[in-house]
Amino acid sequence: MNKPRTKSELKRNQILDAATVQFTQHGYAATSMDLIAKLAGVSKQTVYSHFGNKDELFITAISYKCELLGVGELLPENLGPVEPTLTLFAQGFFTMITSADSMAVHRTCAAESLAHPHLSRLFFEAGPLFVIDKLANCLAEYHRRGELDIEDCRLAAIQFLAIIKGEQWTRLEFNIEESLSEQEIKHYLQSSVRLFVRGYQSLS
Amino acid sequence: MNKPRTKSELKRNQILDAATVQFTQHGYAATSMDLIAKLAGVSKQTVYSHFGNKDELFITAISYKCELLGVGELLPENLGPVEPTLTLFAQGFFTMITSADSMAVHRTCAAESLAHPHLSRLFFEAGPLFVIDKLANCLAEYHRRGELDIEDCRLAAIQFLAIIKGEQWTRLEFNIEESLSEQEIKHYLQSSVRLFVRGYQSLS
DNA sequence: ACCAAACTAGACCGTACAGTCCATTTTCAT
DNA sequence: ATGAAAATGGACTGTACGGTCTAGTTTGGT
Repeated sequence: MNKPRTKSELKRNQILDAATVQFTQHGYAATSMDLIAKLAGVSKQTVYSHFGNKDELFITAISYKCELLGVGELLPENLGPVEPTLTLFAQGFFTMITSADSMAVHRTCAAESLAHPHLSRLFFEAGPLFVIDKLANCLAEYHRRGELDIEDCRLAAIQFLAIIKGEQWTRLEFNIEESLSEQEIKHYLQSSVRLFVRGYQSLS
Repeated sequence: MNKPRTKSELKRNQILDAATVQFTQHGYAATSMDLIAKLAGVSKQTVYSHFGNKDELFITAISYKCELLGVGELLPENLGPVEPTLTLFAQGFFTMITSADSMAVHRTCAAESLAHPHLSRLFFEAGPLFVIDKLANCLAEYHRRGELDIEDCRLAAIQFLAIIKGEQWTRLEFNIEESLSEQEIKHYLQSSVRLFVRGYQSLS
């Protein structure tokens, strides 16, 4: 959160916070401007003077949240041996995408993708596309070293990330009660890294 | 569509059809009962006498659509050689899950998964879970034949299906304009099957 | 101290929608 | 043919919401 210099900026942040929570928790339609104002401890008019209308507030709030969710430093600068490195990355990536916040934003963006295509694109680029590129670069390095035999690194990155999401993510997406245990997930991730490495190992 | 014996059943079907289209196309909140009645060519009261309220109609409509989307016969009874068989299956599966209908239902169920957990579970079981089991059985057969070396077939099935979804599905989920070409998709699917087979090939 | 900008509370408008009511007409089994 | 069941359409209720307006208060720079 940025330093609010003036009281006005403080209010703005309060509004943004409340809006972010409500929009991601309950979606666009089910969130009312009255409630946001109330939760922000602010008058409705103030909301409208900071953000012209519901749409604008929605887009600002979700964009803001997308920034916060930035994948950041999931991959080390200096890459270690393939399998342990990818396993660690897989665990970090999985934890990130299955976090309550990440799921909430994903859900909201996907739900509004028809009404707010600009927004869903924003999420898509800040999330999936960004991490695909990062991983692709990393795989290219392993290819250069001769540790993996990958023809198309971007494609391989997509495959890797897709496997990692696996079933558990879908369970969360659909809000299914029973989910996998820590153990099962760890086992799944390890097994998936092994599949990937075996599938792309150099046959030298 | 079942045979509508009486005029009443016909109306019921018209309502269900209109509701299904609207709910999957525009979501729960953005669909009004008035519009459904109008599109079904039926009075509002008739809608309410067939389905008690909006929720009930929603659940009935989506459940109905889930049935229609049943994966059905994506895998042949008599399994041929591994790679071509899996490739064919991958193409069929991919075509199915990326169809407009399938995407629309998926989107709606996911969006309403908090408000209608029963519904999203229904979709989850009729869709992902169902096809996971089918594929797992198939993989077990290949394992039995010694053509693949798979320890946990269900886990492997999840991995396979996850890879196949890949990036293109996510693009559709977020309604991203640019999507991959037929060629690129075919290449991706083939490459993914190869990765899977190599990762699980018997080392005999 | 002053004043413009920002904030407040709450009334208010128009609209949309879920759901009900009712008087009339249509359907259909006997 | 008849009568009960189902369908019609349109008026109606109540509520919720997005957004505006207003009159008065607080904030903060000079």
